[in-house]
Amino acid sequence: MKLPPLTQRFVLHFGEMGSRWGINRTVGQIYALLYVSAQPLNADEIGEALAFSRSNVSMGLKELQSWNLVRLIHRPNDRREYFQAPEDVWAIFRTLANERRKREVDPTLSMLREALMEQPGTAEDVHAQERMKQMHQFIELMTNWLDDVQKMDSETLASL
Amino acid sequence: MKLPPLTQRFVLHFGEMGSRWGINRTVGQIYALLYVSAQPLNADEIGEALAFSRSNVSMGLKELQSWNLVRLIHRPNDRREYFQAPEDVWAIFRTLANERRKREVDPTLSMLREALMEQPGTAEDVHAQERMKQMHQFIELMTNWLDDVQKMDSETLASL
DNA sequence: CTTGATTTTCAGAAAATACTGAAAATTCAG
DNA sequence: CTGAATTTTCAGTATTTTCTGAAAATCAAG
Repeated sequence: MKLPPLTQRFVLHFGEMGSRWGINRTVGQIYALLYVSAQPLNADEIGEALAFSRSNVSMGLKELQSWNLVRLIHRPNDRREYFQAPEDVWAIFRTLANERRKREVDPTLSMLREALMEQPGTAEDVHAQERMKQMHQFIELMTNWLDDVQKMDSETLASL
Repeated sequence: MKLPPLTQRFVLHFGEMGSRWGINRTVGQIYALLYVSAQPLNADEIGEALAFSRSNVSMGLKELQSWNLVRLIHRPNDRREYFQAPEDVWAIFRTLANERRKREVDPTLSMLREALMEQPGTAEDVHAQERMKQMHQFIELMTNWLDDVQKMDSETLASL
């Protein structure tokens, strides 16, 4: 990895952070690199910069694409694919939030709703259902609120 | 695992979710179980309910304690330790947010601040620093806002 | 088409993480 | 103190996840 020291530290840190948030280190590093990079990068450049095998980069990029986190760019007279991260941090956050919602929050809400439909068998079940109801309400509150916030744009938000 | 089916599903689901958010499956399941349980549970009960070895439960509980997510209870004439999760979902969320802040967000902010102090060596570095500045601002915005929200209590929040 | 450039896939290797049983440590009632 | 009950630690094993190289697939220029 022969990156400027500044970038190097940033990249390593976000790899680390990623892995604490359920995103694999490689993917975190690739994204961090794209985020700070001034130009779009192709897979070989990424692999070289981070010392990952070409196939590892390919998988990481595929993952990032499935999260809608990267934009694909083509250059004239160059068949290779170039990738870049959006400029706007808020946009990145929004994308991430939406994607996690789809993958994790919504299924959780369904599960809870289904559980709440069931006829409780025991006193224990009654209690468990009550807790699930509370959690369901909480998650709905949070997601509704997130929806509202997302309607505002970056400037509006800056004014807290 | 001989739990009521309702609880069983809940527990498995949260084990799964946990592992997508960087919390190990075991820990997620233990917490889910404590969360829906009507009474505090001791380590043996947890181990039996989830079919984990006693030592695995011990480690999971230790982890949960390090996150301040469980309360330790003692019963008269019983030397064993009983554990329970707080009733209030919002309180749980707050604890989790605070702990993650301490462990992940604050170190990230430090790293970014340090990086911003450095003298950029190249044009690339100037750009990278600019992106880091934006990220720093964004994270500060989010955490300040979270601070504000946390000052409100559950009822206030319900009124969005 | 054919060919070379590029990307993707995937089976197996490597690395990281989680889990266990046995032993050690702690706790507390007597 | 002593010793039974309980919890914790930890080295080794098992499992899961990540990463790689080789091969297959895709692509587009000629």
